Amino acid sequence: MTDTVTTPSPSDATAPAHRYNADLAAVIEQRWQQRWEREGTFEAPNPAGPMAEPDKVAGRPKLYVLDMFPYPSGSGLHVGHPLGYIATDVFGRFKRMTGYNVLHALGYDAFGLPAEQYAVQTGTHPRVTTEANIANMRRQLGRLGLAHDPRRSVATTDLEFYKWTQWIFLQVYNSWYDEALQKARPIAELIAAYESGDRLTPTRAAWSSLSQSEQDALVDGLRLAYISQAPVNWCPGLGTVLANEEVTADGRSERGNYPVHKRNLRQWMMRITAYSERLIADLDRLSWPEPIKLMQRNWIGRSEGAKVRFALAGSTDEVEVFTTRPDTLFGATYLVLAPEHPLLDTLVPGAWPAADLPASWTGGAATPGEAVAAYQRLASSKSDVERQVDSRDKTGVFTGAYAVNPVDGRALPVFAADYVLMGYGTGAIMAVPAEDERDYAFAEAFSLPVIRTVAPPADFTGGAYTGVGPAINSGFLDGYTMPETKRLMTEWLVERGLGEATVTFKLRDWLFSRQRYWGEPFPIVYDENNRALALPDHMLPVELPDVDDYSPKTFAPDDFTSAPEPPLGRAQDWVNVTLDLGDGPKPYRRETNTMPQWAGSCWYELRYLDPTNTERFVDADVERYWMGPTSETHIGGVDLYVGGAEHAVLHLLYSRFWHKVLFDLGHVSSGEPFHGLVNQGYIQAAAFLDARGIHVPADQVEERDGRFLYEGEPVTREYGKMGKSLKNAVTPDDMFAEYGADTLRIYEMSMGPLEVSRPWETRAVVGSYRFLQRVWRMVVDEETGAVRVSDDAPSDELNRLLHKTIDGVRTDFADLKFNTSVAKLIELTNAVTKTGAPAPRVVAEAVVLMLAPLAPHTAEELWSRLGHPQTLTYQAFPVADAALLVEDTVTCVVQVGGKVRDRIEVPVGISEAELLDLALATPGAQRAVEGQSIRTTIVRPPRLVNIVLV
RNA sequence: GCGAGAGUGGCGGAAUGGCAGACGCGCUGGACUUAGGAUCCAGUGUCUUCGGACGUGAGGGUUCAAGUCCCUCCUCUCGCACCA
Repeated sequence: MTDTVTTPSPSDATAPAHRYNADLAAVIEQRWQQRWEREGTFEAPNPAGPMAEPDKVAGRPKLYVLDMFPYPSGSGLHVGHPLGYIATDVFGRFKRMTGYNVLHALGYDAFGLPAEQYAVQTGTHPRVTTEANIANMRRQLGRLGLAHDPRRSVATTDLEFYKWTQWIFLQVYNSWYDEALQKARPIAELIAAYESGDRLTPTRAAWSSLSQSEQDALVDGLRLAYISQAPVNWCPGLGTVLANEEVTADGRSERGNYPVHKRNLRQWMMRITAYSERLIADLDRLSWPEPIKLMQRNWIGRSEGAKVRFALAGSTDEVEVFTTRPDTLFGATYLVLAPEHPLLDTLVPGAWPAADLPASWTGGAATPGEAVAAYQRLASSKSDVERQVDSRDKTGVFTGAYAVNPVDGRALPVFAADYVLMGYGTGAIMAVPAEDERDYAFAEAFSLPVIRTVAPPADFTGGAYTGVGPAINSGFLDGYTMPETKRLMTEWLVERGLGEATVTFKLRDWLFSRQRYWGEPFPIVYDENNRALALPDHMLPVELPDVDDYSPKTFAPDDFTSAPEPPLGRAQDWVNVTLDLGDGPKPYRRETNTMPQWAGSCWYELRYLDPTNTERFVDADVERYWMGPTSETHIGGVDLYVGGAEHAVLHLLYSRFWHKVLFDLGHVSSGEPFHGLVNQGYIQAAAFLDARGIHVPADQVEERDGRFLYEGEPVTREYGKMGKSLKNAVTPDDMFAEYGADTLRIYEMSMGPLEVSRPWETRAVVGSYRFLQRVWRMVVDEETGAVRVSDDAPSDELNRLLHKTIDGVRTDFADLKFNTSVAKLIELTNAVTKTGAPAPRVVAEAVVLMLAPLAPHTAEELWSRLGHPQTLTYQAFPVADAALLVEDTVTCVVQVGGKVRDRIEVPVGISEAELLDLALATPGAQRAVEGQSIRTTIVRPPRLVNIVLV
């Protein structure tokens, strides 16, 4: 393709001296960026604190517009990265011109795997590479002229930032979730309740009678941040454990694509599950795209159902199952426990209950104990990938035990099978093959009975029937509908103490520790008894120590016997400390895990508000001003948050959780972090593959007669995300050199709707460039550089178009429809050009002001040349004259049989009868009707007449 | 398999149920030029007997009127994937 960037030809002898080109754009852009910085043009006033400017806050509406902040990666930006930043900038600039106090800033998400991996690759300390990367990104983004408040650009790696990340961690750690009040409360209140007896210990023993470790165990078991020994995602290739959200569906790490295996490890967890109900319910109060809400709902996975307890034959033990279909209890023909279910240790009898059991049930083992143990070994050896591949083939083994169906006393064989997951519900199910496809498949494989309890429709062909229908074979439930049977059966169970209605969630607690160097240290130490202790606030921050060897300890990707080794464990001088935690100086060991990258991004939007505050993470008044609820029904949060959809169940879920904890503890007034959300699309680009299927540099591919050639050889085209791996990246620096930043901004905004992904095409950028050249020429004489607008009033026609454009552009900006706003401005500019006369000043000034959010440097320059010394940042955006939006005459379409046959210019106030007469008389209508009889006419004055023939 | 979204010229894309293709790229022709890969102007859905006919993934339907609403199907993208 001829996407190669060519150098402009400023030395062109014949080009006018004052034409708008890349060189002139560069001069203008630099001039205005320096002036904006010098004058602090985009510094947003706070209502309180060091950035307080009460007189600027008073009487103005506010807008908090936010971008998902970037990782400062080493490879620099391509033109896809700034799409969202430009969009929020245009919106923010527009809102400033309509009187809003706008907060817009950009920081850096600088901890985490990418930064660390880059540092390891280059053999340089992550702090050095991170700072260099941030500097490079600041330079690239700086050239775009984004209207950010530079004072608020924080990085998560700043000591003054992660001090507060650690502080928030301690807030979470020192909290528990009060189920009765449905909110987080300080741990101190829990202990006080135990001490006073207001809250009973599980064993009903007096609090004071418990030992220190018993008290710790009880309290730690309720903390919102806690240490657990549980199966977690261990990734030897990365040398760290990962959260569920960071593992792909085929059991690999999202970063690096290494295999991940479940392993029992001692790790920090966050009790996000406590908030499941509120995280689902409050989605309804957010202005988010429905697909993202749906993804969160699905991820949290709320299911209403019942717990049912089955007695085990010949035992006092019972099996508790969760089911969403208590109505089908009469159809339960067996039970299944997950292979990891603890009851398997006790319920398995010493011998098979019968001699003639099928081999599929026993697995050929001599005793149930052997059979179950063998199956457990098999199941635990399976990786998630294998479990995935085998997902349709049902495997399992009979435990030798029987349970009793409480509704009719039937004996139900109890199986262990890996299609039941320990982590969901109770890790045990009642199997109803007639009404569940998985149970049906298992029943087929193990020759288990099928009892239908829901009458299927006549055309039903067999297998499991999961639809609705009247109950059959169900004793006292027969004939009732499904909702009724669910309710009646649950009531029946509750009356007999056999079960109760319950709600279950798919969401699991959040694995919060990583075996990495480049992250926030935990503000936790361990005493000689290995008791975890939170550091007091005044000991924060716990500074990340400088070490020589910061690389992670990684292993062969499939070496699942390996165990994580945090790099900080090697910094023994740092790990072993003597501290006075209130009872005199004592030796302690520091926690050597670090926090995941998500930690900083869980609250950075709060720090932008008050970045220099040393007393609090954010001043309460400042937070309330920018993010507080604006009405009874408004829950609060950032007004507009723009970023990619890939964070739907990661960052956007974690940050909601932290924010709700802060809200419960009274630290913020907003109940949600992000009230408005828009997902921008990705910029894709053509990539080219040679005969071997290897990507070749896209900028060196030529197009000839519809075929693509690289070094003379044919290559095939595909489309993908822009980037290094597809060798199709186009950098903003190239665009700055060729056209200037304003052209790039206009082009990115005009390509299509913000939410939609679209392919980049370098050769199309010139269209935006030409548009800016035309606007420039409208104000500046290309030959002399003199301003060439006239003081004449615009023609009536032009004036009407101007006001129509103002009206449309305003609406489009407000709705983030930047592509159509650009089109409208081009139309108006072309109309002015077409008159051939100098532009009337009122029109030129309005065009410049409307252009300002999109192409701020060019607009500022023209505004200044038009004689306005002040920046136009706070100049009022043009307002349409409503009187001019109503036209005197309009074009009326004359249809015959729904097809357009003619057009007539008519006054807007024309009557139905008059319009119909005019329409019938048109040549087009005459021709089309021609002797045929008219059945009816539809007249919609003044725009349409439809003549319907018989 | 389940869920969500999308299919409009050569390309990116516009169209409160009421003139399909705004605007841009590309292409064609012209102007200015030593030159054009600069800039400007004009044209550009397909077919046409110049009346018009056809045209928004396919097929039905509702309507005076459908890109838009309803039904069936096809294709693509994204998300989830034994969650009982």
